[in-house]
Amino acid sequence: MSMRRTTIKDVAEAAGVGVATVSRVLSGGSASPETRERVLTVATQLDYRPSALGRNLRQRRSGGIGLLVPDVTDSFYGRLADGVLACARSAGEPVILGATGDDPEREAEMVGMLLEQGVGRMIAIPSGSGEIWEPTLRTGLTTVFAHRVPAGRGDVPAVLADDRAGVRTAVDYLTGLGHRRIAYLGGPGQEQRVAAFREALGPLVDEELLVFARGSRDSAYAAAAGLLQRRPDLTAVLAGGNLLGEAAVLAARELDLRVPRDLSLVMFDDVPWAELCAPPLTVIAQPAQDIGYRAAELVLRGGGRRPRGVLLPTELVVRGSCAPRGTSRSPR
Amino acid sequence: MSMRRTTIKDVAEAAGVGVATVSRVLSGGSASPETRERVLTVATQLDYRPSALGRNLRQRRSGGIGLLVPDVTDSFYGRLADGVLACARSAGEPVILGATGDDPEREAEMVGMLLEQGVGRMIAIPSGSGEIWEPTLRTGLTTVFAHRVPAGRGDVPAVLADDRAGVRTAVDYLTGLGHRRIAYLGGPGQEQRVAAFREALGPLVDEELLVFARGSRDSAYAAAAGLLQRRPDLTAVLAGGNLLGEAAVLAARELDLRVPRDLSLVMFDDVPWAELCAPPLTVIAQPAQDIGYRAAELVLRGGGRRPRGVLLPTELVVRGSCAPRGTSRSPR
DNA sequence: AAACATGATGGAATCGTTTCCATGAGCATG
DNA sequence: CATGCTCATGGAAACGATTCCATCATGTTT
Repeated sequence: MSMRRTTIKDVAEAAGVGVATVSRVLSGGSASPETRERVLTVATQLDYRPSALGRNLRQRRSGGIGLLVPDVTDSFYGRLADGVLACARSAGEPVILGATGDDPEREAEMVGMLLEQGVGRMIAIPSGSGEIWEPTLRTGLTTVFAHRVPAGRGDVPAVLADDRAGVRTAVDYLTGLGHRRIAYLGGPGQEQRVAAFREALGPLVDEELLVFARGSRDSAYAAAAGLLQRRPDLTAVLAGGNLLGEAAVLAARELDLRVPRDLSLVMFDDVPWAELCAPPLTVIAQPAQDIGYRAAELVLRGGGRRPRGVLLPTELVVRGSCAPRGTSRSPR
Repeated sequence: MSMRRTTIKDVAEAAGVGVATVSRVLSGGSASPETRERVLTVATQLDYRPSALGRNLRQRRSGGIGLLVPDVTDSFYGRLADGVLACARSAGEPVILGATGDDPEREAEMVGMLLEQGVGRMIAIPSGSGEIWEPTLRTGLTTVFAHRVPAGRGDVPAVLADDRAGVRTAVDYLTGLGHRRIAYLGGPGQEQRVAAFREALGPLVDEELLVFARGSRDSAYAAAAGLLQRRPDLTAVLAGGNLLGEAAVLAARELDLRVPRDLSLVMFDDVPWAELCAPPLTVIAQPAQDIGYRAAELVLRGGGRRPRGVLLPTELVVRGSCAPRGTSRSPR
């Protein structure tokens, strides 16, 4: 019943050559044309597939790519993962996926698992801060960060969207519409964006209008609702991710705030439903798929030191969720 | 610089025992209490992690789970994958992810890759039909299907949502509202649902109102727009997936059909944005995450033959996208 | 013609684990 | 006291590939 896999030895015997020769032929080494031909035909006849297990053990590294994202459920990370998969497929490499939930502890656990698997390359959207990553980066695990970098480390290979420019554009757009009290609704690990927000807003920045949620939907909703209730005077919100944007829309609706009449809203990340929403959401589009693809490229071809990161452009897509500041919101 | 990994041999030497003993202790075999203790302390001191490479090679199977989904970008599959990841994590098993794009060829390619990796278990949302899977199932690759089964095979282990009941409920709901010309907008591999749709609608079924798209957004939109233009007399649509639902909303909007006044819409799969849509979408909720989790459970504990599948309940969530049949739509 | 360079080839070592088997100690039973 | 049984233990053989190295045949140079 359970046929043994055909091994390289079987091929060697059937072709009347040594295993070394088979290996050489199959990995493009030197061999005389006739043996090459013979080995190749025999190999296809026997439907031989080299076992990655054997190879990896010998070369002391598994070819695969580890991919660590906070949450596969989030459309942004889904698209990013899709990009990674596309590139990995074209390179014939398997991708091992792990969800960290933006929890440094789980993240460390997953890294450990990858190490145990002998994975030599990894793409991560880091949640933990710099020190946590320090040991990992020394392990020989070639790592490329995507979407953000560990706090306090700028010198690591990374593929990022140009958050700074995105935030600046959005803020300029809102201030151009007359808004002055603009809130930022952020998620975990968005130091970059917050800094850019502060910078773009300059003297107008109000610390109380910077609020942060953890990764979950509930947390996002709580943060959004809290913000809107606490500060009825704000007239615009910049949501730092599609979960946050969703939460903002929901919270606004719950509080009977009309978008965009009572509240203007810009959301980071363009998702398909942004167009279906009422009103359609103005967003800062990020090339999620490209981020993943480029990160995979980097980590694959990345044997040659090229730590300098990649910065991909963002784009403000104006739809219907922003309006000029009208009469200020009436306190409830 | 590049320190060699600590191997079982190192531990054995440091503890003054043989490698066999270390292996035994670490995998719960028999050993005297004092040696056990000694080995354990030494192992933690040296921060020893057994290499999965060596183990897998020896045992001729890699522990991991292969997961094949049509499209990670689709929220439904994202949630499903999340469920799989959750279960796999609790079992300490890595998950290798592949996107098939609902293309049997790519699917076969990915299966080949998994085999090459020595993966012994896999969860798949199949696109190809039964015969294509025949050889794979014989390979010793323990397979559990999720969300749907290969066409023409009912006898395989699978975790499914109760599509039949879901469709029936939705159709009853629509006919109860007075609708008679109801369309089904389907995706790849939905024979089950179509059959249920036919059955539920009985004599009312109109073959021209059954249209199918391939997996992509574009294809979905084309199918939806085509349907609505071709048959201005239909009053309700059942969309067989969130991509299709999205397309239906978009197409209706483009053709100036008001939902639900001119067109009632029910969508398979509850997604977060269904609530944000204008109007909020009435949906058939499926426990995507559970499907993934249960499938993972099945494929892990699944050594003991238990081919019988699992059927999980669906639920009709009534929101605002359906209305009683009013005056029939006026031809454009 | 002798010496040498070249290139194809196969044997054997290696990677890190598990597992089979033999060994020897300790102890009970005849 | 001899025999047999149980148990902990370590040596060594797998697993399936890659790769070093020695071998041998061929063709080239002096």
